Amino acid sequence: MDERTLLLLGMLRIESQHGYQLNEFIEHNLARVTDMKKPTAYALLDRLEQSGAIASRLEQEGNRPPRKVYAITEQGRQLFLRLLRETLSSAEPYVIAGDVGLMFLDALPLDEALKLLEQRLAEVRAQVAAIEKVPAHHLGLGIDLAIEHQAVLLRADDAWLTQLIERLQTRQSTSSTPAAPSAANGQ
Amino acid sequence: MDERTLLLLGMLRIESQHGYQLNEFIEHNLARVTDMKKPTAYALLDRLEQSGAIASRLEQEGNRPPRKVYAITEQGRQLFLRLLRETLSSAEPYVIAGDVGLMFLDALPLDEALKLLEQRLAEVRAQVAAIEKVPAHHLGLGIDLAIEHQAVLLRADDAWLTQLIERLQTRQSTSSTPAAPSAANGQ
DNA sequence: GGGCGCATGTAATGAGTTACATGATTGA
DNA sequence: TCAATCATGTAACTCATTACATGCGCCC
Repeated sequence: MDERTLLLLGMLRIESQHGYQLNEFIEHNLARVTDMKKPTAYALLDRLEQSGAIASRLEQEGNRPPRKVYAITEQGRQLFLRLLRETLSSAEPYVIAGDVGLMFLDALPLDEALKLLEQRLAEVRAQVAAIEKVPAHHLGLGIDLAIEHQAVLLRADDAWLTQLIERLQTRQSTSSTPAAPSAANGQ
Repeated sequence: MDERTLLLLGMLRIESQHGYQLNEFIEHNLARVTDMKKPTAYALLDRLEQSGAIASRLEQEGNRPPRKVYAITEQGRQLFLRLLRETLSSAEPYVIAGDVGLMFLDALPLDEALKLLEQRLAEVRAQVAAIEKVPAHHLGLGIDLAIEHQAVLLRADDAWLTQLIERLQTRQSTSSTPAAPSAANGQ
């Protein structure tokens, strides 16, 4: 929740915007950084306004639906800075969804495990490729940094998975037992 | 939720256990792989039993509280395999909590940003160290694999953060403006 | 006798998602 | 005329967490 609040405040700090605008930007440019959905953003904006971190004024252009344009307040800036300092200074231990699967690799015959891991590898590579062809310097801000970070992790994942598949393949040619190597430590 | 179900089924596939036992093992050995809490596990076991994936029998030892020992059923094995194939073959794009902070690095004076990132780096390194001194081959299963994966990602994070701090430091000596480098792509 | 371990949960709460509602405008 | 875009939300639901309840046995 704090992350989402930080994101909204950070975006409003750069420029006053209405909810739709924020949501569009998030959906089109920040899908890799956050997975916040639209109603969540609207609800958060409401709460932030009630707590005084942001303030809204109604705006209307022609006969279009009225917009609620939010501006960050001084109080909001303080909150923003506090949240920013918190997130930057700490490293939440990440829990990777797919890791549970790895634990039970040996429940499948080796050749099937290999086939599945190769599918996973293909997806990881597709994600790397997708990131790499993003034009860079999206806007003045440090989005690039976040994207770069993602790319680094994805490449590490790629390398490890590739190596894991190789390890499993050598085992395939020697014996004919179920999967899971003896975990020769990475590095 | 699927991950948690997969985990419980996978553990029961190896050995019939009661809830307390499962929870203890998760808390002591799998904290890095999952963050499922006890009441969640109990509730999930309930639901799995109702759906027929597992079956329980009551057991009592002396005057201790009675235990509900769960065993996986044939139906549960099928479910387990389906979930396992799903997780192994796909790569969920991960959303890293701390990445939002990176986006707004330039909202802080460079020297403070550096100080905070160094704190983050220290935490990452502490996590790497903690992982590296885990004894390995926990049990017959592929936990080691999941741990190894974590270690690989953490080391990649370490390297990237270290490099980011360096990049920011050279910028510090040259100019005196706020943070955020031009994101020279990480290899 | 006081606290920890064993073993099960329940109740209240919260955060977030999905699916839906509304209603005008613009382009094919 | 039909669909998409603009712009705001609401309602129902799911998932998970936190805090609490219970009660016996064991060890210091």
